[in-house]
Amino acid sequence: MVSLLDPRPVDDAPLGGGQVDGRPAAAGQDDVTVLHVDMDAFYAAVSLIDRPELRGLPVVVGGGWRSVVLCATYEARAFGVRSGMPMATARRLCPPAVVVRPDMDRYARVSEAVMAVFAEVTPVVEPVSMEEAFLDVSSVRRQWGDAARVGQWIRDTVADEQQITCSVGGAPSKAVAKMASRAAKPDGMRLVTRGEVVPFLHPMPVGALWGVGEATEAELSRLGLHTVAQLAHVPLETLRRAMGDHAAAHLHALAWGQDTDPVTPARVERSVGSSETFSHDVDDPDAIRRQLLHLAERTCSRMRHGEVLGRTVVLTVRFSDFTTITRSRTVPVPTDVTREVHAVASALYDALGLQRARIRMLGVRVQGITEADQTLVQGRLDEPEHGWREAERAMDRAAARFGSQAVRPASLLRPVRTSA
DNA sequence: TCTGGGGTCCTTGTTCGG
DNA sequence: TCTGCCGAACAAGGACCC
Repeated sequence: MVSLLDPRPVDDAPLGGGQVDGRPAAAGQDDVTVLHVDMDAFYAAVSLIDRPELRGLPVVVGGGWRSVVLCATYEARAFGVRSGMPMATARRLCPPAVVVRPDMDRYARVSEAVMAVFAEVTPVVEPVSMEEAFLDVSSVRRQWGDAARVGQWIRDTVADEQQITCSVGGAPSKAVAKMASRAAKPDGMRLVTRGEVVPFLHPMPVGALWGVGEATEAELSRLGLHTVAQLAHVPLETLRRAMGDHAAAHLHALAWGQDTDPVTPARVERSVGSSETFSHDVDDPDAIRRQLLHLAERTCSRMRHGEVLGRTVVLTVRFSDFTTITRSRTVPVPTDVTREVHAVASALYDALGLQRARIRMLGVRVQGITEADQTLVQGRLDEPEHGWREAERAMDRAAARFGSQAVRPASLLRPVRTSA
């Protein structure tokens, strides 16, 4: 048998049916047009590349006591540790866990290399996050063969080049492909042909559907709907009354595996933002103001780097009791200027009229994003000819050359204590 | 158990101009 | 000039995803 790593066109590399879950691949995979590739325990797996002595041990990737689990190895998951769980809980559930600090730069580099593998198969790749992507393989059959063959080549190549494993789901649509990859985890492949979609979906609990979270699952459970089959057979009108037109139609279609959302290679960002939890709740207005400047700076710096402008500034405030509010304001002229975004965020905060409330987390987000080179920005009459935008771009250049700490607003030279 | 940080999308209510 | 209607834009919040 020819190596599965051989990317030769299919005519030159004769290969029998691909193995799927240890079984020969089903015949008639012509309608498996979408693959979903998902790295297994990605952050943990990448962290273990550099620390092979930790292989086989329960490893948790996360920050300090006030943070949550970013990722856990399958050994740690056996103790009940899950992504998103508070670190304190994870430590309690799994005392022998080795805690590893995240290294986002390293993850980004591995992710880039994995995406490059996908791009060898098809130009129609839609990255969902660092660790997963959808691939439209409807037009690569002539060169690559069927979906099983493509999926297996990806799995082998990623394992070979990056020393991490991934799972592949394939189906006629994104939603089902996504659920198929979840069913294949870890380190497996599951292809669902059009004829298999309904038998695949219907025995599952409703919570397994992509887009059904805790709240929706509880709402469906209240209606006596626990499985996808029950959801599929409930009258649409009943669902509409309970969940609203849009959600009802969406869920009903999903329960029958109907999803026409195409694989979209380039997704335009709709908002850019930054938020941070303080290491201890804060009520000092001065510290809050400095943190807002820090968040505005981080947000706008990313916007300038991405060459986008935005119009609506959203302030998020989370109090010590975890209640969270947002306030927003739309400015007349799109901006990427830290000083302007900070001014709006501060004004929104002041308008809350808080009397030394204890704040847990602050966030600054800018939405209404447009590309800078396609947006007419009218200079203000009171703005100097070379205004703040130019000054901040110069700061960006200095930061790129000498490090992000080299040039900062003076008020940020005093440390702001956060959980990071 | 006690809850991060980055996002997207949807719903509902309000305001405003034609 | 006033009223009602409609759609767009805005604002706030919630659910969901990784």
